[in-house]
Amino acid sequence: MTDAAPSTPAPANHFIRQIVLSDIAAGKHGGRVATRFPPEPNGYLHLGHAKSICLNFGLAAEFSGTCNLRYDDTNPSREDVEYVDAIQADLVWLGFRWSQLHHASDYFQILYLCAEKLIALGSAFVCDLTAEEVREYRGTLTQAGRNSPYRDRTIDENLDLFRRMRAGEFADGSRTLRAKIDMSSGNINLRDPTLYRVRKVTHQNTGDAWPIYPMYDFAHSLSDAAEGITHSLCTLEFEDHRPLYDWFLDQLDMPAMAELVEPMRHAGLAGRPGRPQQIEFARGNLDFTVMSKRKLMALVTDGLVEGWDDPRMPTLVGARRRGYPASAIRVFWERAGVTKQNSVIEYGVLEGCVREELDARAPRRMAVLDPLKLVITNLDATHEETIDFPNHPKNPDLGTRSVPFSRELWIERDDFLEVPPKGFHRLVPGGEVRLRGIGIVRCTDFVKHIDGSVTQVHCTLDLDTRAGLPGADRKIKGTIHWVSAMHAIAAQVRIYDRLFTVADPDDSSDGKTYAEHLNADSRRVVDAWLEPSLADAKPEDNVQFERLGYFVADRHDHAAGTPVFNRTVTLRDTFAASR
RNA sequence: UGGGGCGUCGCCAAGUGGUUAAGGCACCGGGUUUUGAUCCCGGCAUUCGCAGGUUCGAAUCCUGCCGCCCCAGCCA
Repeated sequence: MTDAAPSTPAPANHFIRQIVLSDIAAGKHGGRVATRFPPEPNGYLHLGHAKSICLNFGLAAEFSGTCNLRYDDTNPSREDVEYVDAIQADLVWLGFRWSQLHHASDYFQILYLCAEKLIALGSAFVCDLTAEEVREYRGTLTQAGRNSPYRDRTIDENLDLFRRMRAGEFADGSRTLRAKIDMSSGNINLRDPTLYRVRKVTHQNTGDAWPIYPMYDFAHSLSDAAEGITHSLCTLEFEDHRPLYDWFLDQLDMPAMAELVEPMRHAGLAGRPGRPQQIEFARGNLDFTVMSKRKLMALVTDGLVEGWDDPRMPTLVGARRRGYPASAIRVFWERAGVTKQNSVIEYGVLEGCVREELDARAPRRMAVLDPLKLVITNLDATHEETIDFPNHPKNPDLGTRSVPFSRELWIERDDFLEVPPKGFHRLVPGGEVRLRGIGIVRCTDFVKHIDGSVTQVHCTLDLDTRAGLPGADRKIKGTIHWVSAMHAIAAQVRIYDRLFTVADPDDSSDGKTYAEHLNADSRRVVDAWLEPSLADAKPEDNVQFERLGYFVADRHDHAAGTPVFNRTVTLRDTFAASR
């Protein structure tokens, strides 16, 4: 099943959309809307990133603007091309196309020139303090910092030193370029923040061209400006950085900036330089999972899951392999909203979106995951017939398929109970139940193993209730699914459940770490029987196994001869929920 | 003891001085149903962190508390 006709949710209104709306009305940025999604290529994208992606690309789409993909690759020691490639694939899968593809590293030259300009302005200086000394000089949250002893170097000396930093004359950590702002500011980001550090490491995009690398604040603000971004959306923890973001734009006024950017513009590297506005929103958190890159990385490297794309992972590749439609993720974030309030959304909301999308388009099939033999004793041993089943109860466009039926069937073990609980609608000794698409059977007998387990159930089929006959309308409270034993195909089915047992895996007040909150039963593999039409399934096909849930043919392991399905999500089950 | 944010139903979230405080999810009833699914109908905040104040009128304005989140990387 592809995502060819994605559900495009109506844009929900939120404060950022209102800002954009009023900016357009005021003619700000010439009425233009330009956003960007700026991941650092140091890990796989997850559901949290998807919120930012939907926001940035969604706004651009709604207002006929642009949204660029820009790798925030200013720290070569943590980045890798593996992630660069994966991020693009995830974006495409999620259903978004970027207007332009950039790297912050594409701007290293212009950033360097901006730094020289800052020095010339007397607004930046080369500092020889060690990292530890810088920390001491910075002061604390409640105490002002002290000026670096190198703060008053002359412009010429700073220029000379910075050029030599760029030339590779100094060792890692020996010098930095710092902005000259205010060591007594209550906002620690303004206490002469570092602009450049020496780092002689091969960069994933620029190789060994640079021995110095710009810091996030400097690079981000100016990259946004160079690219002509109008609304720079980021998460709440950057609120304190906004004054610094703006400081760079104030120092390096746009006309000056434009001269520098012009050549890049002609090279197709930059947009119309302007004055971007940083706007912060709250991250999207989900319960029963973790979303930090560090922890996801640990799950992978510690072998707690089977990789970044393990179907239990909250990564986009994980969700995809689990069978979540990209459209469900888009609808989910639309539904969750965009605010400045830290919040944790119930995982069930996402599952609800997944069910909605899948209910509409997943073909129905029958499969038995925990088989129990049912024999219809009033049918001939050689009895064999095929029955046409609609693929979808409401959408006839999805067509039909034929399902073989015979005397011996597999039914779900828990659809027969010798001593049923109150309200049990399925098969019981002497009771009746409808076999989906066939008719009503009555249990006449059952066989028990010496250990007490039921091994076989005998029934008689009420021939007057076969489909097409008037008796078929007879009301019966239960309907169960089945698979013809002689025709069934064997498959491996992976039953996935939530990865963690507690809503907040990071809450250590019970003395446990997040790793100790892992659900030991989050992955179960069973040998199942499937109706034969499932032999035609292609990897990533979504189907509903009736009464069980939505399943997807595994993207990597499923093949025609060896079917492998992953459980995406169960069906809602009000009976189970009430017990 | 510094700076920056945020507090509306179990979970999200509208609301921008006069609305019966939207909507979604969840939940609870009822109906339809050859998936205990889907679908449909109905219910679900006299109250907006708390306490004062302004006002004819406050979730919306003011004051004071309380609670939660972020910031002291040469990470992003």
